Amino acid sequence: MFIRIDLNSEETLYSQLSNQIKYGIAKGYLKPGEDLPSVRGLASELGINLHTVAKAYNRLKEEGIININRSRGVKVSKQVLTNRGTDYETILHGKITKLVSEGICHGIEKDEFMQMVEKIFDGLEGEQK
Amino acid sequence: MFIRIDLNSEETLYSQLSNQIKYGIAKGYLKPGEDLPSVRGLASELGINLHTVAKAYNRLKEEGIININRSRGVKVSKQVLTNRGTDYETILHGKITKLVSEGICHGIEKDEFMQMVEKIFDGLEGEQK
DNA sequence: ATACTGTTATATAAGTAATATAACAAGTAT
DNA sequence: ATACTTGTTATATTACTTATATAACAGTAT
Repeated sequence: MFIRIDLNSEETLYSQLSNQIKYGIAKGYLKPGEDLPSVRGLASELGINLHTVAKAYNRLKEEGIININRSRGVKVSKQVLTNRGTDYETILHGKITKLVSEGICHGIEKDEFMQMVEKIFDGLEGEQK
Repeated sequence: MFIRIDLNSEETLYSQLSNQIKYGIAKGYLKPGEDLPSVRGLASELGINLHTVAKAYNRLKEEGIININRSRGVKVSKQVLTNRGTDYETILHGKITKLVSEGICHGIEKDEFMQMVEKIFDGLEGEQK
């Protein structure tokens, strides 16, 4: 697994986990339909509690990014990367607005921000397939 | 004041507050050097506790966005919009990476994302001066 | 003096995060 | 059939965060 947990981070463990799984999917480390480790498996691999993993998985499920089946386990959604939630644009708009506002407060200019976004996209989107 | 607090939001009150102040600065509602309301004043205007406002203000101070003076009150930093913290790019890079990863998982494409960022920037940056 | 600033100190209530155990229900493997 | 694996549910505990409430303090104005 590519996941690394930082016990000293401000970010909660389950949030680190779900964010890194999103990153893994975007980067292509995890393909649509692919299996994810069991809650117990991943928990023991990372040295954390199974409920913490379960919580991360359930957040991702609510976002439609993974599917959980009581006895078949956890898989990356087959529709991930193509199917978008109905109101995700609104959510994303709010999140970008926050980030751009903060950036402006720190003297980041539009061109710089856009170049950063472009670079990050190129670093991720290439690798999928 | 342009600030609106949502008591039912997932986001904490002090986080809503500091984010909306960042937005206000980016949008030009608040100019560099301008006074912000006193902790008691803003707290009573919003119907929340003065310590909650103080916490939001202190986060913004740690980010270098505002200045707090024990008896002169709170002002928007004069260097805001121009002076950037040393390692802010790194922080921003991480935040954008998270957001782009999530976007990709929801089927958002690069062009769409970039257009969203551009529109948001244009909606904010114009109004300052 | 009075009134205003942010700050500090204390206390309390409610919620969240993370852990630990144990048991359950449904499928798979041998 | 038995054993094992899956996520889920339940209970409990510890620690931390959020938000509130009062009160007092230390400057700085008028």
